Amino acid sequence: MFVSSSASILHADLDSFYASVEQRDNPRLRGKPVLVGGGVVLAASYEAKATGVRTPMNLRQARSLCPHAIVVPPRMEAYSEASKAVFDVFHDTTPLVEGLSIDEAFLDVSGLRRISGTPHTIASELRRRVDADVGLAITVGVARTKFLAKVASGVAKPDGLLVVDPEREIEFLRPLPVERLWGVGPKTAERLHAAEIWTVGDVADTKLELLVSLAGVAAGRKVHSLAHNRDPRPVVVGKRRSSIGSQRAIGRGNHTRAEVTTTMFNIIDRVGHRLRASGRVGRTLTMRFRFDDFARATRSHTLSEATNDTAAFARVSEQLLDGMWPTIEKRGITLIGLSIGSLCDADAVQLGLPFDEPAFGDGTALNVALDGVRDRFGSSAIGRAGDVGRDTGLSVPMLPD
DNA sequence: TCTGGGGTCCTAGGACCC
DNA sequence: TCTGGGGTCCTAGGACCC
Repeated sequence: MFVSSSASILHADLDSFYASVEQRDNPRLRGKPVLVGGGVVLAASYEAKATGVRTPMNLRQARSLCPHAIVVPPRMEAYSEASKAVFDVFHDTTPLVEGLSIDEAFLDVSGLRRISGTPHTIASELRRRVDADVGLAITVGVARTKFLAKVASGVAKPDGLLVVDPEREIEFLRPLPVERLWGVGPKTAERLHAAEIWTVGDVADTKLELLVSLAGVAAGRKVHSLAHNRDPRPVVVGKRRSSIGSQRAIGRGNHTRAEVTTTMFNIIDRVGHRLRASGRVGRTLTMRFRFDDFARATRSHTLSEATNDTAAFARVSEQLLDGMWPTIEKRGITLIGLSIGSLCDADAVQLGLPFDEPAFGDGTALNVALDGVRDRFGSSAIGRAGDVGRDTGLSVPMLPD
């Protein structure tokens, strides 16, 4: 794979996204500490963050830290609309956009030097346009790799732009705390600290075997690579969600079976609706429970056919709930969740084997087709799909691993 | 840090197949 | 006849991310 030698990956990250949208839409909130949330803080403006408020802190605690905070309920439709407008600017900048969440994306601008200028120029223009078109501040980190670009945007926040010079990457990397490495959360950080590993430089000076024993095979290898400034991950376009779910916190106390079932059906309804709205079907139903002591448990069941039928999900979830009920009665339950995984496109399933479709031009249809095949017949079937491609002279790209 | 809601990926054991 | 090796799928749990 070709990896550009210049800093040409952008990590663009909207600042305090939900709170910024609220301040944009309501002038009275500008310059003031704003908290978006219901039970907990979903987002805090920089004025509020300055007092020590963090997400997901409960609102009572946040108010005691920041007594003058203005609390507003979340308006998800407004955020999703703002997000779409920002992603329009991204797509206008380069076709190589990989969305990470509602407020964050990687952009590959390596091929644009002659058309749009240096990555620094492109990033400045991107920031200007997001401000002018959408009215929001966005921070951009620019570097040769995804990891460095992401760290750069974190350092540049708020409303900043930072380019990591390829000559000075090691210098930039080594002093960072291990927590900045992707995949190092509280648990792994604690184990690394116990082995006197505090910085990315320390990780780089540690043998792979020790890192694997501390963090596991995959995570150990990952942090080892990142610490040695090896991050070949390309910006990937067209990733799709692999599961859709919903959950509800239901407070402490004795919940009857009827109450729990009602909540569960509401959740199923939501999830089924979202599946149908996005034209997708799934096979694996996973239920999540959280008990009074905050311990968690999951139960899952895989259907023989992918579906988005609410009644089918309801039957399965009742069975899973049956099995879990004695435990729930004993321990008390505070959260119930449900997600549908192993998703694929509803159309692809209806078509059965969609190889007679000539629409393989941009790769999208092929990927959808492969998703459908993998879903119905397992990954081994992809080899046969490849054979079909060779037989028909269609080009069949390698599946990303 | 006493905890919301949306996700992703990894690990590990058992079932099952060739 | 008493037990190999490779692979996939399913399930449950854990860690992590925004």
